[in-house]
Amino acid sequence: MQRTDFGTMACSIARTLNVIGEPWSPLILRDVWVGLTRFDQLQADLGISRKVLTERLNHLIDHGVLDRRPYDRRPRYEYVLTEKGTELIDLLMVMVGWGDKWLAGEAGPPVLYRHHACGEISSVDLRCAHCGEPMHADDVDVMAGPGAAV
Amino acid sequence: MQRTDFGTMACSIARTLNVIGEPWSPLILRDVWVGLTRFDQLQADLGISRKVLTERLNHLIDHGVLDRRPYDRRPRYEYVLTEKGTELIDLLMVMVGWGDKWLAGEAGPPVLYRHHACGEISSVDLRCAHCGEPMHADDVDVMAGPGAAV
DNA sequence: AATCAGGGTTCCCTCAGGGAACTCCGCCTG
DNA sequence: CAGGCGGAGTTCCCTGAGGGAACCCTGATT
Repeated sequence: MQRTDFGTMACSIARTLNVIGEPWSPLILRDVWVGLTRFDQLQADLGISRKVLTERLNHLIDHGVLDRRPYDRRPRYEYVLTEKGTELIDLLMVMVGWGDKWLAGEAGPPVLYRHHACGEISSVDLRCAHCGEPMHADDVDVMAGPGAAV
Repeated sequence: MQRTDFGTMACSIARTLNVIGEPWSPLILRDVWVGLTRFDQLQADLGISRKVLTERLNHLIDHGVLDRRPYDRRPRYEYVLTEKGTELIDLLMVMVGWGDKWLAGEAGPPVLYRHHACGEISSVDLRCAHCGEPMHADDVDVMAGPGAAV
């Protein structure tokens, strides 16, 4: 956990960081998403310390992003995304889009995504949920909302 | 910086985290985006340690996300988003969408975004860049790409 | 009974974050 | 022109989180 508490700030970015902002958390979600769901799989794939992995998994479970399920009569567990966690994958897909564009270099993107609806290799684009037109940094005005700090 | 180097992993998520994954970095980008562009403004608004703020700003500049510009003949500087940095705001907008939905609670979202194109208070939605249909966690197949690890 | 494998705990060490004080540099004011 | 000011860092110490390796527990399997 970061030393400063982001969860109490009147900012949805800070609050989201309070859930998945710690080092490793997004990578854990990525692995669970693509099917690495067990403790030792995660530990081996990420090279993360077992201690930190335990902490992160518990944190993500506490925040309702992951669910811990037994998959055997022995004490064996797998971690799965909740609905809340599945919607966080949006965030990862946008990170992939940015990383592919700005950081992939000569070799090209390490992973491709094929969209079921059209069958094409594609990437995400941000659209206004209201009118469907593109919605990026310069397309919006920022205004105080009902939950704003006093 | 996280102790483990994410920048060399064959994963655009890890590489993106290597640029903005440290604590505070996304909040610094948010502040710069909404117009808090000076050292003392950032320090006061975030409550971040001056030492860490210096480190973060230099890191973001090194990675081409921010630019440092003098705004006076005295040694005074402001930080502005590069094109690369501006495209990272997409990520923040998705974080806002998720945080507003899952973490805002009774009070409602702390900040609202009005879309220029339609004039409505809105939020972002992820669409396929190819066909324009929704594109979320369950709408894609993940496949190895050209830059995949051997 | 001994072994095995998954899923953690425990321990120690180092280094990053927090906080506060200090520095530097050019303008402004008396 | 000496002293003050304000922005922009830098330095110092202290605490606590991350890394690594070893250890433990539990329910099969042989």
